[in-house]
Amino acid sequence: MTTVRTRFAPSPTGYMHIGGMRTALFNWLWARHNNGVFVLRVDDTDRQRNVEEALGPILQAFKWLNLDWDEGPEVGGPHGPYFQSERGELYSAAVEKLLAEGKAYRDYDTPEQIQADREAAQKEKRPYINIRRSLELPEATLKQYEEEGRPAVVRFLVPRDQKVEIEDEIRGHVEWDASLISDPVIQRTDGTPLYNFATVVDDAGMKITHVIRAEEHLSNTPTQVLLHQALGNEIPTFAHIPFVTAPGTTKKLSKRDLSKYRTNPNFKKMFDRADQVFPMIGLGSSETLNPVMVEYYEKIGYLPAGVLNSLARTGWSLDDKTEILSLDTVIEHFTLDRVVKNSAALDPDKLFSFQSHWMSELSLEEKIDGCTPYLVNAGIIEETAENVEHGFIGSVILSLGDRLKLFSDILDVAYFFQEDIAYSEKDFNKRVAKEGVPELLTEYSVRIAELDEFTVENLEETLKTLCEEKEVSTGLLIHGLRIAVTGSPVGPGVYDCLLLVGKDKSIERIKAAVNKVVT
RNA sequence: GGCUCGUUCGUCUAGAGGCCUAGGAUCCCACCCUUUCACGGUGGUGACAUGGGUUCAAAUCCCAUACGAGUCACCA
Repeated sequence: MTTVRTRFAPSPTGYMHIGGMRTALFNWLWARHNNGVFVLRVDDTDRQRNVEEALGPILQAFKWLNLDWDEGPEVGGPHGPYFQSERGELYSAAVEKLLAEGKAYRDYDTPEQIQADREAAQKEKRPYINIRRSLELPEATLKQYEEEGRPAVVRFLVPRDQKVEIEDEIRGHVEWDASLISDPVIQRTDGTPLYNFATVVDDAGMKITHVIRAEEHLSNTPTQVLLHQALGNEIPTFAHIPFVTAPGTTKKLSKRDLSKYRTNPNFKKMFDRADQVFPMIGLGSSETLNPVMVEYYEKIGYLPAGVLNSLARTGWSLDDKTEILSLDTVIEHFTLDRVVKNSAALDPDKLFSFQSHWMSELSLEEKIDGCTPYLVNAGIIEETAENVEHGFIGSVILSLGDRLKLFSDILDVAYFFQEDIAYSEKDFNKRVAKEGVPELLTEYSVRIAELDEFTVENLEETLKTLCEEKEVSTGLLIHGLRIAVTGSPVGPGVYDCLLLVGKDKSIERIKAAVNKVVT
């Protein structure tokens, strides 16, 4: 049996698209499931300046998600180079071969002429197919043109008398009429290859057995099949997976529609969170990192397991009930026949729910390691104070329990780490600046000051006794106390909060809150 | 417009002729737990695009229609 070889061929755009990541994942999964090889190839055929810089975030996305590649940038391999910009000779050789065999031809038509042809076709409402004028030129003229180096593109001569058929692993039988296909340009005037051609040469050269790519490439397939045939290549198996759409829409998720996503109710929370968190840790805002980019999820504190689980489940399922999937489980069960045919929307809610689950699986140590950088980068704790803070951060995380969904959520309880707290005005007025509450708070602070042991049990006991004596509901004090000590209406249990803030500081904050009411 | 693909709860999906008065998850709602929030528990709303066939029987097969989408470059 031949080894399964899959590939993902990103072009260096400076960021990794979350939808593209899903395509990459499926390729990776299929390779791993079959103990095959996953190849990363860089599609930098056109004018990229800083390939290195633009490729960085893409490789980083793979590294973050722990999707390793067997051949490609940084690791090399036997079928390199893995940058298309370095494979020029291979493409030229393939072009020469087709030219020599009469399967391709030099086309001397100018872009203006082509454009005119196209417009004419449109005007007459007939499908456009390129006119093979250069093929009609007399031999002598052709020779002359070639000798004088007249600019020409090379077109592949489509055999228009046949059908092209494939058995797509996901879509099944698909066929096209080759008579409707224009002769594709395979080499530009400047000698560089075009995508459709480079892909074919590279897939064959890299011995790719399964071309798993998004459905939008389906219409490129007949041309590529024809090209493979002309080159005498073995034709790879195709699997066109549905593309990922924007939440709540049926349109392909695209960076171009970002401004629309901002107001998309399904997406809004993600943008809002970005605008809240990124400025604090010096990473800009949702303008610089947004949910279309994989980097967004990394930097806002998602877990690879959460993102991976979500990606694997959009367009693929294991059975009728399993939702929580580790990467290993997915590798074990991943098959192409369980990929759905219709496009699937990225679902932020579901992603978030997977994230919650995987976060809850983490050990305390892992959570501390994940959260600490946020506190440091936001300037809330000193990086040097690591040892001292470490245990305290752990206590905070412990008190947070399941409330911690993203690592960046630790920033929501900055009041445990900072001297000054910011009151939520609305809640302060509602729960502290209320008849009888300031007096209660003052009395409570006096009593806890006398406590020998500052523990949850004692704090609770004290509070209940006080409320009983004053004949008020415990809720009255509890709510006011929470706001007074943390400034926020939500968070860990109120006694935990008291403990974490500490005896002295708690009393101090209660006093400050009461004063604020009086003045 | 041509070509191609697709259409099951709001969303992600299960479903390969009888197991389907359509299952799970998520979201949402209610209740319980908790005098916060979150977790957890219980329950609820909610879908086979439409029309024709084929068949004893169709979400499942066939055909049409509608709708949606992708693609039609010297982009990738």
